[in-house]
Amino acid sequence: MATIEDVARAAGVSSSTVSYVLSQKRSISAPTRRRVEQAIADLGYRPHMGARALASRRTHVIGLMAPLRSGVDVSVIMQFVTGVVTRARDFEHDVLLLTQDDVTGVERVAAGSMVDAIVVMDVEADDERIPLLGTVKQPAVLIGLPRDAGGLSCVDLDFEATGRLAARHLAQTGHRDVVLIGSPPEVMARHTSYADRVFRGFTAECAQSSLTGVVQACGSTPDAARSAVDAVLDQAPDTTGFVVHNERALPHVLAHLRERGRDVGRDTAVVAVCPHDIALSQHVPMTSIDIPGEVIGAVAVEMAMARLENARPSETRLLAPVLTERGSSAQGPGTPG
Amino acid sequence: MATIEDVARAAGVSSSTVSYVLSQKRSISAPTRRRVEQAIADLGYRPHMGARALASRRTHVIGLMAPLRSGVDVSVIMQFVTGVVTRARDFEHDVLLLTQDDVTGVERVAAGSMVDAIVVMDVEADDERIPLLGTVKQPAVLIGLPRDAGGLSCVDLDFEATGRLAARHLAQTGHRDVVLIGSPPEVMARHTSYADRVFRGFTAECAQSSLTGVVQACGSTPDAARSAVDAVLDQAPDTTGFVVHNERALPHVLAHLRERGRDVGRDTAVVAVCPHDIALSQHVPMTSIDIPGEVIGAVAVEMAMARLENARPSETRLLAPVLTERGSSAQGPGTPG
DNA sequence: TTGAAAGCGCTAACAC
DNA sequence: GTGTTAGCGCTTTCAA
Repeated sequence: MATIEDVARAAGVSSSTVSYVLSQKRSISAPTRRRVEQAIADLGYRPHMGARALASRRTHVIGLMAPLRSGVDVSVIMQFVTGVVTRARDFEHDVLLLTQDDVTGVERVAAGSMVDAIVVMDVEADDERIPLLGTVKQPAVLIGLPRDAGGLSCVDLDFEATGRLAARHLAQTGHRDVVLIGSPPEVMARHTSYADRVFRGFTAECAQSSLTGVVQACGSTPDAARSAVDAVLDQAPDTTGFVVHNERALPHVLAHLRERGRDVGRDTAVVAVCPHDIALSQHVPMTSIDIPGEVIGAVAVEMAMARLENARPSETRLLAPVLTERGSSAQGPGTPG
Repeated sequence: MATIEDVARAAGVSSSTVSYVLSQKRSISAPTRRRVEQAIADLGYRPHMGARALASRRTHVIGLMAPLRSGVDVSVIMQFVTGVVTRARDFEHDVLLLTQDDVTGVERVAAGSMVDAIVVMDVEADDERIPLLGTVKQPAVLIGLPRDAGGLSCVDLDFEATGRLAARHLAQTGHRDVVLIGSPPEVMARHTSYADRVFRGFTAECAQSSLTGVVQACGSTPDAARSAVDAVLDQAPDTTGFVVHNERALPHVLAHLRERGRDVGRDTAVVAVCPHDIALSQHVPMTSIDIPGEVIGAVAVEMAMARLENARPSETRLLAPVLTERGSSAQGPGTPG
């Protein structure tokens, strides 16, 4: 492997000149730049990132803590990860992957100066990692909205507005008895931030729009979905509007609604809160509020970079939900036609 | 951040002694060791990984190239990734995530000495990355089985044996007309290695066991699954044995078989080739051949580490498939009962 | 059993 | 506009 000294020698300049050609941190005459670039090309030179990190205190790597096995839907996770990795590359950074259950991971990579910043996915309302993240020297960005961010930056879909928007859509299309089919009971119990927030927005809007709204936790298996739908329909048979915020249960909920004689898109409306592709790959294309995983991941990286470069204060960004009407929502009993 | 010098000073020893306490590369007297360890604890010392990498030429990071958006099923990908990350931690390594479509990624992290080894997922029969991987100084392990590994190590489920095992199971349970519902047409066309190999094993076993076997590509959407099932049933209505090697299509295939009047587990047998959890989360628990993603990922790391430590030659490891009988396979028409 | 010191390859003052 | 040089924090000979 050629070193910066090799390049300098080949170009007949000093190594600092090569360094400055690379970093653009001072002006270089055109001819010198040419010769250096030629030498770099000739030798196939690549800076040694460890040496660079040591000297510059910048690793050009960001840490990403992802929930690799949790009950959270995998395709959503992948979208976040994709967004983070892609945007990181735009900033000439690579991504070091940490798993949620590697508790010492944050400490290790931060104290070991392996990363310039840390992005944390799947943050819960009272996430135990927040105090720790506050102590490390690298800026951290949380994907999610904890009760107390402890001075860290946060980014997420505005799930409360999402819950409200979904309920309002059902209200506006004439439904009066509605339900929110939510996350698995264990996720609900864990007070995962997004589940709580959808819940809050949904119930608030129900109150405001005089809807009869109930909330039903729901596991991800076919049986769990069946039970959830049964529970709702048995206790509130007049329910015509459904909000489903559970990607994995969604197909089973739809299937069981059909089994129970409901015609989704005609006598029953279903609004899904899930990624685009999932909304589109159901039997009936779903009216849905997108969870824009890639965008959120990308924004997280942008926020981390901004903090690195400008030493800007931390901030919280909540992305406004967008509802896209497709086949699955229908006029409810409350309106003509 | 405390440095090794700080620790040395606090312990009243030289920095090399601290280094050796950490690396265990030479014997240290008990009292010295104590004092050093105490100082490390007191100062909360963590070695700077960049400095360590520069001096030792070991980054303690392995690169993982994963297909973040391809048609390959996400949950399978996650399992591989989980296996890699988990096992890497056992070897005190972290994982740098590269995406498939970041073509220059391998070159960048290898030439920049950012990683000690590289694991590549989703390797195709004639993968263009193989020549490149051959030129870098870090050992590479391919997850998959290319036509020509070019001297690189490979690990994968033995998909050919998997195809054979699935067909044999159907043969042994009395089915004579069988079908392999495979990957999406574009995956088939791309000659993704595993798709080809299942195909080969399946057809070979059909020939050997005198089964009438057909192969049907199948997209991942409900409609695609429906069409695939229709195509099979219309052309070969006597088909009673199905092998489904397509996680995303699986639920839709099952649903449509039911719609077409088939009773899976009674008059029709379905053997799935998919991860455990997917086999279990269908309406009918599936007889399946597991794709042991975590294990394969873990083995890939082990192979990479072995090559790093022993400079061992490259090798190929194919994991034997295991078929687990559950509810979805039934006695076929060819046997009594 | 321990220490001194020469790098590892780069960056960023500081000098000209 | 360019060169010199002192580190960055560690590992690993070489010497004792």
